[in-house]
Amino acid sequence: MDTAEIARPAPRPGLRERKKRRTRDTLLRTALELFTTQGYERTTVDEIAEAAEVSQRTFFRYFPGKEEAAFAVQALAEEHFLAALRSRPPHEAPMEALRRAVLEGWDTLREAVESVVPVELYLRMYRLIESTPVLLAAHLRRSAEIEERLARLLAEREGVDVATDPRPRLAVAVFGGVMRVTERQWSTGEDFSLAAIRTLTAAYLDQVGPALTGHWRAD
Amino acid sequence: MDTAEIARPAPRPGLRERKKRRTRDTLLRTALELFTTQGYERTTVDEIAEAAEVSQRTFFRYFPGKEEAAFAVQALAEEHFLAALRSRPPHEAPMEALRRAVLEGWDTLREAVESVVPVELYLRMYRLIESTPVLLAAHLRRSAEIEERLARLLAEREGVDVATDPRPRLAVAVFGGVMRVTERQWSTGEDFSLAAIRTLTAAYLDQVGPALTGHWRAD
DNA sequence: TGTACATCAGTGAACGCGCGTTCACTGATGTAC
DNA sequence: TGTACATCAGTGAACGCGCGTTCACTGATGTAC
Repeated sequence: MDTAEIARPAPRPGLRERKKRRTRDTLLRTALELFTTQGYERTTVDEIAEAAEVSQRTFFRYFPGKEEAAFAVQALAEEHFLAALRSRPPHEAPMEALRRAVLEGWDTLREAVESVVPVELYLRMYRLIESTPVLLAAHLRRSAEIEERLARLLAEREGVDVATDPRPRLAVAVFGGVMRVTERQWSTGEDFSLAAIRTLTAAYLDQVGPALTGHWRAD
Repeated sequence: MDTAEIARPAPRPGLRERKKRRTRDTLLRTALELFTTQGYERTTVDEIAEAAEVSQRTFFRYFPGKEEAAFAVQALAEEHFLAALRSRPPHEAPMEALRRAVLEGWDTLREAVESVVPVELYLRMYRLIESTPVLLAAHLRRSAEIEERLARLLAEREGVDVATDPRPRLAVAVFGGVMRVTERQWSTGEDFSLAAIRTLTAAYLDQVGPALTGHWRAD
């Protein structure tokens, strides 16, 4: 991403590379269309391959398994958020940097995603993940991996040692917890737009403080 | 549990019921032994059935699938924690009640678990779950379900509406995040005792406040 | 205490299914001269 | 610009595997009288 913008315009990839890219995009779009239309479990790899007009063997050449196809765009979005965090200025405190990075991430996600699939398809897939137990499970495990990376990033920013100081992992776990409440509310709500999830993110990050202190009735 | 202690001593179950109970316990213990010895994925249902000296068909009569067997004792522990939270006095604020309930839960878990399997086996299985991707994923999804129940419990305690007030879910998400950091640290650490995880729980709950505020270097 | 019947845990064997792998092969694209 | 060779994406078909299901059946336990 950075490299593409800063360096000389990348030499146009050869015909072979462009064909590969096209095959992959087709496979991915086809997979997500089928998943979101018929459900993840009711879609077989053979079906995806057939709809994309390649052999089943070719599907496995591009994705190690069915699950990886389901999460390919999520993986793109995750890198997008990580990149956003990396570019936060160091004077921002950890929680502030996380907050700004994620909001900025949502603001610019459309462009990042649309280089591969329509953003609406991504959002539909996101909801499917939330509502399909086996995908939700995989998503949570993947999120745990991202959180580990985030913790290391923050530790580095702050110059503390992630092996001995629990604060980076704790801060990130709290942040991740709020993100998961956000996802869940968004996916079971009525407004499935990108704007809606961005708004919810900001709202919940604001409420986490009050949620932790004292009794709630008083409010 | 409560019923057993308060009501008349439960009439001794018939021979048929006791036999069922024994079959189930044997199946469970055998499954956990095999899982923790050879790994979850490398243990087949047929193998468990054979080691327990029942037919494969019988295994599925007791557990809907392999995964449910892997989590049966976890499920017991989860109910144990929920019961502990339910018995916290109402004057305790939400986060305080969660904290006390989980610590009390660890303190009394041994007895609860040992009615089914040796606690060491439970702890070995717990570590296996943390280190096996497919089990970790399932564990995280199950934790999300527990958190939903915890949120409803807290909302009820505090007399707020979980549908409109995000604080119960946020508080529980923060708490759950800390629990997951705890599990992870415990399972990758050196002391695999129950005491160790209890100590870590208390320590991390104490550190979560400092982790959320300002920069960390100053510390 | 005994008999007749009902219930239900457990059996054994066969099967369907979809994921992911293996193999030897074809033909398009890329590269060197 | 053309030729020879190398690389590598894609093929097709067959297979192994383990989970979970289905079926008709047996025999132990429970219950009613």
